[in-house]
Amino acid sequence: MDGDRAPVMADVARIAGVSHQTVSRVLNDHPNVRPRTRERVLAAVRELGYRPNAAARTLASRRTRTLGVISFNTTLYGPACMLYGIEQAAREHEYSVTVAAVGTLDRYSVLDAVDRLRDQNVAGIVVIAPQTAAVGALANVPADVPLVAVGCGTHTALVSVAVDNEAGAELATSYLLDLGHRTVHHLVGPRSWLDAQEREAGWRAALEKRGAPVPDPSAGADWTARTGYEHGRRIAADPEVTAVFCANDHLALGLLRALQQAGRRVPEDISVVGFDDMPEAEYFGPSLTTVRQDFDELGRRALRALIELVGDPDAGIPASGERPHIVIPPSLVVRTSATRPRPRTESPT
Amino acid sequence: MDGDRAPVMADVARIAGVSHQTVSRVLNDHPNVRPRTRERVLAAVRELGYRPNAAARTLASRRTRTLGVISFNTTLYGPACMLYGIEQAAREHEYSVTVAAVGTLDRYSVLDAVDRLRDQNVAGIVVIAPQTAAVGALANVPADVPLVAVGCGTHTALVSVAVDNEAGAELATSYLLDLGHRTVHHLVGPRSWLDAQEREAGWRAALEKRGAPVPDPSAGADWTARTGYEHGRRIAADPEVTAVFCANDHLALGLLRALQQAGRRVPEDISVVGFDDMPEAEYFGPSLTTVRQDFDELGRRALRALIELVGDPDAGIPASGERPHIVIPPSLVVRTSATRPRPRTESPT
DNA sequence: CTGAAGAATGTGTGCGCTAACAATTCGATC
DNA sequence: GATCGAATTGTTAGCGCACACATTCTTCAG
Repeated sequence: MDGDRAPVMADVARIAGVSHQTVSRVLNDHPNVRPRTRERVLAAVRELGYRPNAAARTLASRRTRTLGVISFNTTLYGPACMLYGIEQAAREHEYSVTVAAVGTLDRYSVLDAVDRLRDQNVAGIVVIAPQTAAVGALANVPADVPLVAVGCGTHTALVSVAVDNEAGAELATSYLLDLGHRTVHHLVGPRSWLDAQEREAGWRAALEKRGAPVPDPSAGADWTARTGYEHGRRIAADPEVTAVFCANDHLALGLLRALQQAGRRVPEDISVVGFDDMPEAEYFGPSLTTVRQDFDELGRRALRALIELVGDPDAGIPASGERPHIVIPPSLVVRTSATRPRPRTESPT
Repeated sequence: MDGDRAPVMADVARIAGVSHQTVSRVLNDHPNVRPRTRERVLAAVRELGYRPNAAARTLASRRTRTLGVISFNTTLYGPACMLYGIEQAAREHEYSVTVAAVGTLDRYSVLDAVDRLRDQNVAGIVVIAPQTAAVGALANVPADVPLVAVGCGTHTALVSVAVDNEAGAELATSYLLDLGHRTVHHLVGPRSWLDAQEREAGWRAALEKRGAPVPDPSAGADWTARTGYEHGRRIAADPEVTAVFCANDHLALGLLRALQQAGRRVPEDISVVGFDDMPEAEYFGPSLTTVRQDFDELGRRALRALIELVGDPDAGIPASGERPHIVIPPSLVVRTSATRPRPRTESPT
């Protein structure tokens, strides 16, 4: 007596008095099953507590209901949120997701992650790939696995979902300009990131559009508060600066701190605007005016795009060679870290 | 001519001039394969770019090399880090991880997540389950799938890995007491979380051990800065308070902000200590003295524990019924948000 | 040189399921 | 009531691999 092995399809079939194929049909929502038969099968399924074997299913059908997510450092707020959004959406569509984190977004790591995921027979992959190198690498992956990039800028050759970084940066910069600042300085994110590049471009565009002088931006090596702090010390020492747009909120936090330590008041002496609207931004000192991007939504949209691709592999590859880009507009969240500049004290010329 | 179907084991076998079984042996590192044969097989594998089919492997062996992670809100810093640590460690052990995020940690959601993962044939599950209800639910899952809980307190019936919350809280509280504060107030985390409960207990123990009065703690509804801020306004209004230990850094951030708005200086008027040491903590205003827990390491350790369980299912279940708990000691990171209390101004009695 | 132990390899089978096709049943039509 | 077509169900083959076992090849003691 083997007894309590997990029930298989044949067991269900026996109990329901049908063939295993009919059971399969019921389970896969095939048409042409008489309602009464369906009922009997479902009853048997319940009675036995039968659960289909995913491996057998994949083996036979050559399809899985699992999706892969490649992510760089899921520890950052943005990626973490997107991952969350993706998982949620996947669940709604009855997909499960397996993640492959990569330490660095270089060509090799990314390709390796793709391989690991393909070994799992994932039906498709979402890449949270904000760096230039990663996007380049992605062009090399065989086309047999649908791929969607998220948060990777809008200029890639892939199906992509991204927030409109340039628009967001323009929003922030124009806001500061409208407040009366002669110009706006910019604390750039790491330039290897598309987001950083695009935000810088948006900032520059906004300045030029208004004929405002374009100061040399200072570029950070990473997105951390530490880096923001280091650059902040320099910025604090420059009396010309009255407004700074930071490429993200962490950078802004570091900047805020440096400014405060240098005795420069925000927003009275210097206005600061960030980017991301992380949950803590509201509680910085002072609360941070920033550009909000809806990471969650980004993740969800990316997943939806992927599912469409999975269902119809050609959807992403129109004859023209162009790929659809979904762009989500960011919005400005006004809080208290930016205000009108003080009237300039006339300096003797 | 089918041509370019992905190569299968039989193809490799043919090229190498051996049987498919020998190929299997080579691929699975079985003993008793002559080195030269192994070489030939590996060469064939390379030549063909052969990649084993995971589904077939699972089906035939009834084992997978994928692990499940159940996590509540991977958006929080802690869970996100642990997830990252887990994924890293899993990769090192050649496991892949699929995640199941749950919106709430109630019994039903957790059990559902377990089911979803079991449907994937995961070899084992790590639960990032910091809430009481979750741990309770976990007791109900069939023992056929190894389970490790992480960051779930140290008092569960499961194999678990956790930071020593009580010790951490004592560390923080004693530090403040040593600084000369008459007592230490506590901003408790949501009480449905084990971590919150344990930190509160540690705080209380430290106070009692020193014979310090134990003020009524204020309990937050969640871990957010917003909540910290709300409680902070009340705390700011209480002139008796000279030191506050917050159950985590986010709460501390909110508190800091409320204090600042109320015109109370930190640390001169009030000392604040947090818990977690999130990356931003150093850049709060002022930089936050806090209890550091190594989430990454927590994740890694959890995974290692799980792998041991997977290898030897009985390892976690000694006859006594006791389960091994791995406890990681936290450490105090001293920065500038806490200092000695000002000499009390003699108030007329 | 023989034989046995053990190393190295091959053969057959089934994991649990889906897909193609075959067979049956059911209705409705003439 | 015979006939045809569609709806419904069953049958037969694998999917690609690992496991149990059978077989062959080595090696070395006697």
